[in-house]
Amino acid sequence: MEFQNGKSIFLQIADTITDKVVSGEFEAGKKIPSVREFASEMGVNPNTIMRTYSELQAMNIIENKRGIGYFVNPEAQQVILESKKREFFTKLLPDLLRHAEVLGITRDELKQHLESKNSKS
Amino acid sequence: MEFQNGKSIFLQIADTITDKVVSGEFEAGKKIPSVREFASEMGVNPNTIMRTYSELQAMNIIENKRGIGYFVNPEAQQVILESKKREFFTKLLPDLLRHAEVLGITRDELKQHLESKNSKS
Amino acid sequence: MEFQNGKSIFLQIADTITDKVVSGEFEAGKKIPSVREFASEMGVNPNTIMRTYSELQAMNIIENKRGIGYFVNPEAQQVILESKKREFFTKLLPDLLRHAEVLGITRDELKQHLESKNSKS
Amino acid sequence: MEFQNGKSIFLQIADTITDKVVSGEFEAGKKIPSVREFASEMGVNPNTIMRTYSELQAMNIIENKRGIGYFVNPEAQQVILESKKREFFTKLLPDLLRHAEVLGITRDELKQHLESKNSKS
DNA sequence: GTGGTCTAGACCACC
DNA sequence: GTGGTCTAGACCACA
Repeated sequence: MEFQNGKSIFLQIADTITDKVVSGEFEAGKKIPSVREFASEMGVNPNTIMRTYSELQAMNIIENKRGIGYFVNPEAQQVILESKKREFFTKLLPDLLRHAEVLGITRDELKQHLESKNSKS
Repeated sequence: MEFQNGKSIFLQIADTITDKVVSGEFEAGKKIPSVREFASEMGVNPNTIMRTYSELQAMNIIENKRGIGYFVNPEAQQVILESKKREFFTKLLPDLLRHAEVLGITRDELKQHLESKNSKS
Repeated sequence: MEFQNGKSIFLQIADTITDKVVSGEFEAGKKIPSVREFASEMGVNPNTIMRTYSELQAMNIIENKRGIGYFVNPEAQQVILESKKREFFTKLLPDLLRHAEVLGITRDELKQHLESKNSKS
Repeated sequence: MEFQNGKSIFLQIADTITDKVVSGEFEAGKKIPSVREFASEMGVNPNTIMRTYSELQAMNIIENKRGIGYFVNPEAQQVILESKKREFFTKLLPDLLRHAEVLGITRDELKQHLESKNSKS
């Protein structure tokens, strides 16, 4: 997998995992790949995956069964969506609006942009 | 000056400078404070300011006159606004829309949000 | 390593690196020495090497993989030769011709000089 | 006057003076502008002109009559041409050829370049 | 006075 | 282990 500079690899991997959980590729209650397996799949040091899993565990998205592996928490989808929505409405969106304001981009211009790309949604 | 961590000091200072240029506090063609002067003003090591100035020079925002100091490039405002707009439309906005899509937030919801905060613009 | 003064150490080191890339000692895609390692090898402060590597990265000659090290960009050789040729034909050569003209050296004299040293090529 | 970065201003001014001497604008034996006068003409600090004049005096191109001013040395033209020719054949030309060789530019290519620009000489 | 470079040494996040 | 940033302090060339 290719990573972008400027954002930690372990966070980028965490994102791909939460995406897989939301999309259903990683199902609630089921085991996710082992640290080593996932590391080789991602072309990354196992320590990095370890860090990712720890982070996700702290967020209640996966849980560890010692000697067996990591499992998707039953409420993982809900947890992820909640935390992401919260971040979206309290950080990303206001941040964007603040930038737009500074640049003199009016909300009408933004709305037009939304409509011009409406074909997808 | 107080700095947030998670972002390099020299970049935060670069931002305050571009802000001053856009706001007109640092006027086009005029000299900005010397490295040492600005360093003491910001409570920071001169090397750090040096780094900031070099970066801004590479972005064509300021230019150096040997032995005299750094001066605001005549087209600095334009350069800054262009680069920020580019970042906005190619990175920030698509990023936001991607997030929204994953979270199942429709463009109509977004538009409503824009209208609800319309009082300011 | 011994350095000449009149030219920054970090630029001299950059030159030795591009030389190694062109000569093939530093192979495309492969890792170059770590900052600390190369610093001690050159008998120089790590910050100085850091500066060199940053400069080379900005010129698309090397690239960074987080936490692992710097690697020679696959097109590094090409990039280096192109930039050097550009400098040659837009700066060095016209400069020389300008000097020659001022000194009253004709192009025929120059051509004779070229032929007299032709044994090597 | 506009100066290029990367070369000291006092050296750039020295070059314009030697050019004027060679071209005859500054005649042998005659007075050249005073430090202050030339400084304001060049839009430069008098110290800088002082440095230039000292340098030129050390090269036997101008000489100082205390309280009166600086005068073009009678043999100035000859001195300048000799020193520039020496520099040309011992430094500039070999330097250029060395670069060309590294870049794989043959002497034949160079000769063609000389001919293509022959219209001027 | 100005910028520019370099060193020594520290601390941090990340792999 | 890797790079990245920052500080403190020094020295230099140049205007």
